[in-house]
Amino acid sequence: MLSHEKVWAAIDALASYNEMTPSGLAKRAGLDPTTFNRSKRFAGDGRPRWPSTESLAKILEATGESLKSFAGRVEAPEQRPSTTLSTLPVAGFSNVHEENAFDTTGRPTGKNWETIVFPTDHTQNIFALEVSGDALLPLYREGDLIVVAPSAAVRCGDRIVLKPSEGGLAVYTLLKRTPKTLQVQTIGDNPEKAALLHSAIEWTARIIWASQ
Amino acid sequence: MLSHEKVWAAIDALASYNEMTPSGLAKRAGLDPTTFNRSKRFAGDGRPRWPSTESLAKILEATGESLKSFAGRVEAPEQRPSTTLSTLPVAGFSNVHEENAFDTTGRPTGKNWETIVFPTDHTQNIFALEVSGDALLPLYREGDLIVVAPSAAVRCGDRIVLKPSEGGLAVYTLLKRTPKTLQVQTIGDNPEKAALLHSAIEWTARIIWASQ
DNA sequence: CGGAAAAAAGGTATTTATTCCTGTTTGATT
DNA sequence: AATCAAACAGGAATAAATACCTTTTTTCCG
Repeated sequence: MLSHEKVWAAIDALASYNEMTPSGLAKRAGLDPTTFNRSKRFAGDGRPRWPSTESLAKILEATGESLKSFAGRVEAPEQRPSTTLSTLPVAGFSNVHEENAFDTTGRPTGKNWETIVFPTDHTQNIFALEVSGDALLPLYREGDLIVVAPSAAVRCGDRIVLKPSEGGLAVYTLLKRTPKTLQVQTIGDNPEKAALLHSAIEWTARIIWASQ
Repeated sequence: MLSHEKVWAAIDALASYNEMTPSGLAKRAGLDPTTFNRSKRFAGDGRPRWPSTESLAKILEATGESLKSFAGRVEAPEQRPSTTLSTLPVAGFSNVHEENAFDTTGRPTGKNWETIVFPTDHTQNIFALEVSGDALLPLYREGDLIVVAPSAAVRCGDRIVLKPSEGGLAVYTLLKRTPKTLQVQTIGDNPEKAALLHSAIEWTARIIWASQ
């Protein structure tokens, strides 16, 4: 049965299972961080306050949990829910400035990485970066996720994430590849061309998907 | 996943299983008989209206159904397993001008659809559209795929695909939802604002991913 | 241990679901 | 075919959940 107490307990369990607080879970789901505050679970007059079904739908979508699995948390909390969908690493652009965010082959490593639900077969070592700031408008807005595949072939015209030997990650459109340089164009208003020496580039990765 | 459409279908199925109408089920649960009226499933401005979690608790208690069982109604009984490397339907924008490319709920149907490999768990009825022409530059280039989720919640600022009652699909950024209109902005160079009457819109779907 | 950030308490404004109401449609019964 | 009750459409009023906001507490990191 579905009771007020059990549904809130299930929300707490879902948050904990995903290594989040109720506040963090609400944010992940696109809700106000205070939506699931314990102090909001009863109204001022003591009446139980229920989370809305739409809020439940949002947290299930945000964590990749099925309703059946969530129902297991409500009705039989001691039983382990089934595993969630596959995930891939994601970090903010600004969080990967540090040298130890990637290993020498460009794979995400270290503590700056979180995970998001994105069904993937894990054979391409893909990862995602979260856009911060407005530099990449109108193509990528703040909060958008860019999914990149280091192993994917890159052709002229593709959009890429590039790690220079010095400095932070950058996003470009690849114009042309010459023996000594990579000719690229910045993304955003007033795009500028640049020629980057291969020797100044640690790795590049092709952007394959962008969230909207 | 828990979607607006599926939760209402599950309520209808629960009523039918118990040899009741939605009105009868609401009464049995101690709710107003008009609570589950079909005319109340969308607000006047077209926004989906969700039954509350407390109402769900009441109908489950009234019929003796567990949440797990109800979850089975929400997520299809013959549900497909969540696998990687699944596919989703894709068609070119110009190929869906014909009236029979979508059914009345906006789901792809007919012979214009192919499939692409795109990891998805198939519970959101998502599909993809392939961009043709340059109208959506610089955001979407010819050949890009836009993945859309009809069941996903749409918030202001989201990019959407919209099917008007007359004419072909269009892509917009949603600015604001008013009781009579959807205020949108075209995507592409020189974006223009427009206010579309809800009555002139068959369905909208949120764009969730775009290929690069 | 101190400082910064996240989480949470709790209040108010806004948005959204239900209740209440009237009228129409539908289905069952005679 | 007529009648009646149930179901439903749809609008307005009311109740309830979320968003927004400020402040306090807790947690984490250097």
